[in-house]
Amino acid sequence: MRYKAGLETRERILGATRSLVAENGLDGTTIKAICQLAGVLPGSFYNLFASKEQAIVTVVREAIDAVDPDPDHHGTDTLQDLVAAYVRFLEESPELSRVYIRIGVSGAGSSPELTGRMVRHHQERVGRFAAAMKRQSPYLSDSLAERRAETLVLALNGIALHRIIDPAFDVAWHARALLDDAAAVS
Amino acid sequence: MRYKAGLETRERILGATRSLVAENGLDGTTIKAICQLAGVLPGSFYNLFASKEQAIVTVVREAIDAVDPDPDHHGTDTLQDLVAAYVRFLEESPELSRVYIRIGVSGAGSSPELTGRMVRHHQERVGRFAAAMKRQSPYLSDSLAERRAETLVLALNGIALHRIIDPAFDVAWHARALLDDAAAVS
DNA sequence: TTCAAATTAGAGTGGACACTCAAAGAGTCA
DNA sequence: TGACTCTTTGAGTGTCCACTCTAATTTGAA
Repeated sequence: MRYKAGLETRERILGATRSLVAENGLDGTTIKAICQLAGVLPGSFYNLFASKEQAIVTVVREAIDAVDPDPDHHGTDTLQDLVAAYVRFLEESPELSRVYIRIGVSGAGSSPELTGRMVRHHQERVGRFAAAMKRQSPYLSDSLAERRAETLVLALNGIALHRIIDPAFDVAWHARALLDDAAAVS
Repeated sequence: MRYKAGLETRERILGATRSLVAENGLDGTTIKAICQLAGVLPGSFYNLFASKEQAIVTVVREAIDAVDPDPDHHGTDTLQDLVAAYVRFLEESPELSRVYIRIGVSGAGSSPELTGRMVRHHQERVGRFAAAMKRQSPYLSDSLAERRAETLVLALNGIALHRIIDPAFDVAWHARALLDDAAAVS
């Protein structure tokens, strides 16, 4: 793949894959549907991607990376910053965030590649939340901060998940509620 | 279906369906696999169930009902009781709870029958949690209690969801952490 | 302009899927 | 026992899936 046309086609295919995974999930996304939406025939798809899974993995990786768009803040973010960034991601990138929730939160199911990436992502995320917590409450033990951070991250995921069922759901309000609860304790 | 043999076969099929949905999710559960696990041939399956979906809906309904095994407590349960009951369900009925989380929490995906049932279940559940909250904090406004209850229920779902990825995950600890946070605020 | 490489077209393949059906077998009554 | 219904058998059906292949077309560097 070196010509301009190929790169454009690749982007159209990834866009179609993104939409379809966001809408229908992993199993509901077929090559035929991707090709129709991208205006491409199967031959072109397989000229650019080795398999359906490769295209999907690319899109999911994209979504997982997008959750944390500015890793440079590492070490300075507050818990509020982290939660706000997540809410912003959910609200400003609806398609990517649906992909993230469907696959990153609910589980990849089959693909070990995705499962591994997902688990690592979760651990890193919990680590960042825990660090922010410790910065705010230095007397918290490491293990307690870690567990509280994990509770918060998973609760946020649960809230984000509900938006797939109810798109009108007020994610920001509920995220703030969680944050306030956590703050009240520490 | 009136003979004893048919009823037994029906139970074996539902058991197999339950295991497979818990393990592989909706799309990963095939008629062939159900029949093999149940020791039955496709003809027998379709003698007892009109479709694959019917068997799955039966199992999911079962799982949703099992989340709240004692509705007679209505009006007397505390928030602690409700959370404890959920944790007990997750720990004592691992298969059913995996079905519940996979379908009831993560979304039915295709079946409108399941989606409707799921949404109603969620609303009822939030209502019960909100009522318990108001009993504990009578000065809470209805709408605030409702929103806080929904936050709690969804956070619990997020935590339960993580058990599908990590079976060793300590659901009870994290559920308690959420509860303590909520209590600290009210 | 030439030409090899990249891209596209689109019919075709094999396999897995949900589901069907006719006939044989078993259960439950009188 | 006879007769009727329920249950099981297991090969078979059509559909949809991911993926392949060859030939035609387009690209862009020399």
